[in-house]
Amino acid sequence: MNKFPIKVTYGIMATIELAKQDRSIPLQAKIIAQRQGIPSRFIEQILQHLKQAGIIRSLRGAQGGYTLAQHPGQISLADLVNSMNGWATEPLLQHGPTNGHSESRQVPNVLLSNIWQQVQEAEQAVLRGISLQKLVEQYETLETQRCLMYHI
Amino acid sequence: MNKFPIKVTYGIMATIELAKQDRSIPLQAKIIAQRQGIPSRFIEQILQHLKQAGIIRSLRGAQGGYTLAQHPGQISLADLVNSMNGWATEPLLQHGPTNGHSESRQVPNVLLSNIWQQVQEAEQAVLRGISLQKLVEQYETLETQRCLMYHI
DNA sequence: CATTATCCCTATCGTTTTAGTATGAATTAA
DNA sequence: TTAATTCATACTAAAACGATAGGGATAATG
Repeated sequence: MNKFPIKVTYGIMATIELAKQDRSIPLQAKIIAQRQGIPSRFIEQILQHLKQAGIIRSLRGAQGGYTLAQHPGQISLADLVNSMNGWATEPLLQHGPTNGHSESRQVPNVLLSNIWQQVQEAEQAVLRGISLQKLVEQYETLETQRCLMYHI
Repeated sequence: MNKFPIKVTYGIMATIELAKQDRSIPLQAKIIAQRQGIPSRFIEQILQHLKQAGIIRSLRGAQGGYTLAQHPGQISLADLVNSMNGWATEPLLQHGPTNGHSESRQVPNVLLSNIWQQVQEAEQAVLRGISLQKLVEQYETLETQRCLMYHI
């Protein structure tokens, strides 16, 4: 099962919609939301983060919307996932009163942060290996299959 | 930084304590909790899951406690992490009223669950490559270094 | 055989994160 | 000038996370 956070899933589906679109014609958030069944005010926020990451561009005002900033072959899934993780409102980490355990947990943290990094790197390697273009191809194959289903 | 869930971190540190212990003498949850600065009622829950997974054994009653079920060289970090993920109280997934979006989200889910699996497998591969024994060695090196720090 | 130490089971609780809604200002094509 | 759109920010409900609480089951020990 797909256990990516829903905002990651939505972000990926939104960029797939943009990739299917003529890049000279901006696509509105509302349309993306309709096509993918995503709450439209929610996809707007996600699109902001994709924009901050330089993956998409926006045009404001009437007839505005979003376009891909790069060719789908140049965008990796790592780019997409990374742009949507760590957007959470940073709670400005409190370096509050030392509680007596902070020392005893330094050793575990050093020990495990090294391993955590290895895990992260392995994940990134997988995601870097998948381009948006490839994803669009797979998506269209699936859509075709789904349509054929209705003819059985 | 170490971003493993705290229960995973605690579980790993607990098994390290058990690995440092003579396997013929059971170690109590309370002692593990003291040595690692973990709430003792919390580590008890974690130890239950390690037991269910067959990684540790328990002895009830006075002078009871926990021992490793296998040699530290035979236990991988994947074993530990997997025994502690997915223990969360399953919210009995509601297959409630089809809300009109369930169909439109099948294609995204098929598309991304495949990728999610690749990511998971990459993570597992890293974790399978690290044994508890190796972890204990690294831990003891770190402890030694920390002690030397006080002599500066 | 009573006491005490320990594991074991389940429920509850406070905080943080996630997922989503709400309100409205800023911008721009028509 | 109006309508359509992005952009910014605040708020909210529900789930997950990180514990804490109470008490039952089991077994060593005196």
